Amino acid sequence: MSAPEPTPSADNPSTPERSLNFIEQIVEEDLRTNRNGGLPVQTRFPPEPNGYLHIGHAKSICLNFGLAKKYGGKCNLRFDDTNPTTEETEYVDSIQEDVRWVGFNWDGLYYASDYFEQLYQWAEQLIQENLAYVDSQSADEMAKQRGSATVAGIETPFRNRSVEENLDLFRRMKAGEFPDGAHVLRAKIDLAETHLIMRDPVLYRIRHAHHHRTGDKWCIYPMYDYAHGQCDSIEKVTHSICTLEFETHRRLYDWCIENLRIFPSRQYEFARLNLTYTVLSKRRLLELVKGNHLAGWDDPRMPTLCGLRRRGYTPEAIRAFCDRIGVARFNSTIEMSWLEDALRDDLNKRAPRAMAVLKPLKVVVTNWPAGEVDWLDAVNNPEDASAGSRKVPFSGTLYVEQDDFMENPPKQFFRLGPGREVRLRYAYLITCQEVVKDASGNVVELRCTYDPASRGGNSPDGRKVKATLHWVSAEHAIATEVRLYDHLCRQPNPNDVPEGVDWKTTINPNSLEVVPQAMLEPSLAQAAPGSQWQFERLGYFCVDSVDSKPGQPIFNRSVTLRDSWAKAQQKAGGQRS
RNA sequence: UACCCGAUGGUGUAACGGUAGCACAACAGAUUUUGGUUCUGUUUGUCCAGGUUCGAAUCCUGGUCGGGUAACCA
Repeated sequence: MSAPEPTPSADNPSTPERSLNFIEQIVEEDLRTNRNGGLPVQTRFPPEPNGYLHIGHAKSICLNFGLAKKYGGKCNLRFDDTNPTTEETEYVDSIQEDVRWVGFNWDGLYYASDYFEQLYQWAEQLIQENLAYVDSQSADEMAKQRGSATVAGIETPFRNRSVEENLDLFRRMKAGEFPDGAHVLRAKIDLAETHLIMRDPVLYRIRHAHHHRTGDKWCIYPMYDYAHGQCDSIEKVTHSICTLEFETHRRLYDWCIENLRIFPSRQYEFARLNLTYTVLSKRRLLELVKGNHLAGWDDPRMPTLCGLRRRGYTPEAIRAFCDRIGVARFNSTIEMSWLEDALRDDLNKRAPRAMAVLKPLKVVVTNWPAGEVDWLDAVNNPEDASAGSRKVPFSGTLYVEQDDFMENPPKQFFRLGPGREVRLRYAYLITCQEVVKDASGNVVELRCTYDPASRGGNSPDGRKVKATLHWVSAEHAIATEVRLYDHLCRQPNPNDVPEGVDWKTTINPNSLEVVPQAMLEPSLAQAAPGSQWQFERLGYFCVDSVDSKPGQPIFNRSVTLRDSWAKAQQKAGGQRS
């Protein structure tokens, strides 16, 4: 066996050697010792089709598919559809779309329900070997008899039914002779087990429910613990990776495989993703959607993959993020800024730049020749010369950002103020000569002069201006809606609420700010739905793919640019509008 | 409480008995027609107490703290 990972040699010292995470170490060790007898690395991503995928799932997707890719193995997409009452094809479809969007293609597409017949046969086998029995008590009674952490469970009176009786009952369960809850199939293990999970766990329950794939063929359905390991085994999954809460289930996972004497898939657990300022549990996400706290699963504030997609996140950013956070068994919480940074990194390289003014302040250029329009060259992406340039119109009436003017600017403020000169990006240097206010004292217009020698933004005599502002020409601007998003929750940990207080009280009431009339440079009129842009000095924005109309794009702010001025302001205790 | 798992700077993550490293953040500087980007530099860490050892983040014992499990959910 050759070493799986080449060490960087002296001639390519730039190759950074990322250390292996603990699962990669296990895989490499297994490969080295040929633990699976020459079988390729086989993983699987096993979502239950009862909700939408979120960024936490992306971690699992990148791990499972990434492992297969890295070690020349395969990764299946397998729907864990053993509970027909909660599962729907709507979710099956969205999950497939999201996995593809993140950037992976599965080798096999399977459903746990594909294996119902085999699972059933194995159940009969366990009965034959006196390793499973039919219990006929209620769920309540069973719960009582399970005992507790400190008290051993007690056996059900049905525990010692004969193999024949168990088989007969189980077959009649399958045949639909009994109503829901009348009987269950249980593993015969040990009621005194310290692992509560091993106290004769339920393997099958009766559910007269329509299944999204098998229809009405079955009225008994296997439990997760009985189905999952065997499905892995059937698919020759070598490394079955799941989250930490399944750790205690591993005993049962192994028990089933050992007693059925089938291919020994092995389970490994890692810590699920936690992110600050949001929630990542299906239950809570469902709560947000059903309670109409947000616009739906794809609301751009949702941490769902479809929400992030609509927000303007790219698959590249998601993958880079997942790569950066690592995989471990420690229960960690990742700062939301990591996700945002991953997006900035990606979009900085490829998002074309444009100018847009969110909160317009009118600027009249008093010495501009009346009626004239100057079409100026603007670079599309300073990070990418191949992106070329475009023309932007300049005229005597412009808009600049309200935040870029202060009547009494402090020393640290470089932008516009009375008597100050600044550069308008790609255009001219202008100097503020006069401030016009309305009756209540609000600044409503700036009257400025421009320097004709500064065309393109050059300083003709080498004089310095401290600020370069974005702007749009008033007569050419397209006015449209821009949606500014902020954290879903106000506090880093939404779970950190006093006893009895609903976590939903931590929802950020200002997570969405709608700007109804932002002014955009005209080239943006034809921006395609879903396309991503950097509005210079503001952030990355994408065209909303749901609400935009041809010629009338609506923009979502994906993430702001880093803003050291705003940060300094906040630190100084001042608020920024 | 019983069982299981975990604990390394602000946040993550390496080091597998031999110099505590990397990334992001923070801070400082340089560059800059985006207060963006880029570049350079700096600060900050092994949960506690014992033990083994020439040597412990690593091994052992005890403790502390955190998480998980106790559904006819997955």
